[in-house]
Amino acid sequence: MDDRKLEVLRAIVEDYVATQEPVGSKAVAQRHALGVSAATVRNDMAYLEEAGYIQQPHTSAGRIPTAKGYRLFVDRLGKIKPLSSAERRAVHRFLSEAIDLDDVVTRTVRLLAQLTHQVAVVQYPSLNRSSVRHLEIVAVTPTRLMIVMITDTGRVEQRYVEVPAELSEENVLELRRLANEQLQGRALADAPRIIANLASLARPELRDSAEALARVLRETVVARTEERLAVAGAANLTRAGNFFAGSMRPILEALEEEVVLMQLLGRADSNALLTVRIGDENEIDDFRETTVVAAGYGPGSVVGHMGVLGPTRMDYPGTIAAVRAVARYVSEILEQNR
Amino acid sequence: MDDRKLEVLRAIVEDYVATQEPVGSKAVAQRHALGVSAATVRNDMAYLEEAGYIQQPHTSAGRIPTAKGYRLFVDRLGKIKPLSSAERRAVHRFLSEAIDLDDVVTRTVRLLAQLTHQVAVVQYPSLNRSSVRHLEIVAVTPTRLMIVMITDTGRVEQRYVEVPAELSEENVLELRRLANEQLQGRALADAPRIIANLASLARPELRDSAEALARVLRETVVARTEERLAVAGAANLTRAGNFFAGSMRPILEALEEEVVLMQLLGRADSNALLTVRIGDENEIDDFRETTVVAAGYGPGSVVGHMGVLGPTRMDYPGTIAAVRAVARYVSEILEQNR
DNA sequence: TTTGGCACTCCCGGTCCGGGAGTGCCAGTC
DNA sequence: GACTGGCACTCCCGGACCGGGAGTGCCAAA
Repeated sequence: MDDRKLEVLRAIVEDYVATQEPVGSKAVAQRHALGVSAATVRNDMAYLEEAGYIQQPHTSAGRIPTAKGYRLFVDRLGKIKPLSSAERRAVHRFLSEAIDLDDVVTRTVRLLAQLTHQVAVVQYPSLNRSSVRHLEIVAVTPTRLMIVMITDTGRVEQRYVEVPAELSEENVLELRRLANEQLQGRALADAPRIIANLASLARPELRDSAEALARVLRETVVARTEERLAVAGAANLTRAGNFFAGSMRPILEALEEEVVLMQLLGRADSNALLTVRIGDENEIDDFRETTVVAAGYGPGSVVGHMGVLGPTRMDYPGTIAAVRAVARYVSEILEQNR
Repeated sequence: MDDRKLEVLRAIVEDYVATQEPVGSKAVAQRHALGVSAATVRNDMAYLEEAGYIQQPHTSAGRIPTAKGYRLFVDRLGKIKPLSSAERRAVHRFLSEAIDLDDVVTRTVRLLAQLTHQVAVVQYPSLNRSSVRHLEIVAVTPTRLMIVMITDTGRVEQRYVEVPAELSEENVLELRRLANEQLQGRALADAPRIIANLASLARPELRDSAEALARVLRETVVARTEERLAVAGAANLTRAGNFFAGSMRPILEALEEEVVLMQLLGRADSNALLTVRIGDENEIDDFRETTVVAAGYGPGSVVGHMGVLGPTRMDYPGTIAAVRAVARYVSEILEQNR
């Protein structure tokens, strides 16, 4: 594969993304000073089509990139264009004004949508990748406790527990001490087995209450494997040429389905800093025309993912730069708050 | 205005909603046993058009209802058709499985979207219509407190406070006692002035801490006038004939704008149990083709609103019944949890 | 007041057609 | 051997045209 052929591919991708229209040999030859004539470009295009990087919507039309073409573009041709320093500053300022984790997530997702002009999705720090910073237990009524768990990522979960017998103030403190002693600083992934023998460590008269407490903790920590997600920028789906009405529906539906979104953002095991999944590389049928750019974030290790979702014909260099930059800033912020 | 003319209007509304197509005199005469001929119906239609209840998309087409026509239909013609008992049971079961307020709201909004096939919006119980059930203050570090406020509607808000000096455990308890003494059971709407002289009631050495506490409470309670909202069913916007791609964009945008949604759900002062705002009755330009059916909910008094949002050509009797029923069930649930 | 009849209007879908953009191929040139 | 200009060909696209159909408004008669 010739250098010039790559240049032709780049020209096609860039022009097509910019204009949303099939691009012909003449346009390529003229606008991208390749120093060759349209006829030569035509030969290269025939080659690229043969190799599966571009295709013709119909005979005697220009060419548009295939998923394979975009893939090559992303891997070898797209030089990521960093955010302007004005953008950087704006991102930084906007995110650093956040007052708590909810606020960080909300701001992040809006920011991503605005920067990329696509639909943005941000996963809250996953519980099973966080550890316990603090566990608070307070009696709301004598037989009803409220448990508040704060994780090292700033996420706060609260639940109620009904305990079988009235608890004195001292006993509540005792339970709290016990639970914190066992759980503080521990990864939530390890929590289940710690919780399992929590009750056995309690004084006999507190056994039943500790048992109830352990049950609720287990529910909160283990059974609650669902992830929380924030979405913004759905209106960007209607941008000119992004999607036609028919193909929008499954995407709008997916945006309300936690399971699908998590699958798109990236399976837990992926360790790559940033992944781009183009068209059918997302193994979901309705997303054959959709690209997902996703990144992990977190203080040190990855605790969650964020990303944007748009038509395969998107501005890859810009989108990738934006997602990467935002993920970094958010990680920094979480780091500071730790 | 003749009885039969009203029947003709009803027929037009019902047929148009069902078929999404302008309805002609012949169809009305045939399908709705009015006992008169098409020519007679034509005369009535001419009258209804003159009076502004229906209109012709173009000469020699059938008629479609105007906003004014829908209004008359809703006010005088639409007999609300109650949910089937199967639906009632399903609603009841689904909602009663909710484990906390978040869950109630999430389930409610999904349920509404599914029952009505429209976009559903549910406002979390408004803070300034709730009262304080309990206020918890715990020291996370010696100079950092976490405040957890639980309202009578089950909503939980938490915030951190940095206090100027280290606080002993007793002092924390003292602050907590003081805050609860003053605020418990009080309406949050009254809270600002109570908070204002909270510090003056504290013992001298706690003044500064109480001051900081008061400041955060004020922020949480007063400045945080934003409302939380949940949205579901955006994909319903793409239903055949609901909206064309062009008119969808402003609606999708509005769904992410708290201010606009609140305006649509109904201003705080409206005391009506259920309101239907048709087309330009919503005073927002982008919603001239949109109807909002909204209801207040709450244990006893209204603490929040919920509603659905769809094209003016919607199934009014069904939608109204669904919104009303769901609002009632949710109110019941909040009542039970109080 | 209602009805049947009738002329009229206008949309809709189909067909036809010419212009334009783009291609593939070929023969010629450097 | 690679590149280029020329040329015939293909196919989309938008506009014009047209006939059928649905619906209307009006009128005269019951």
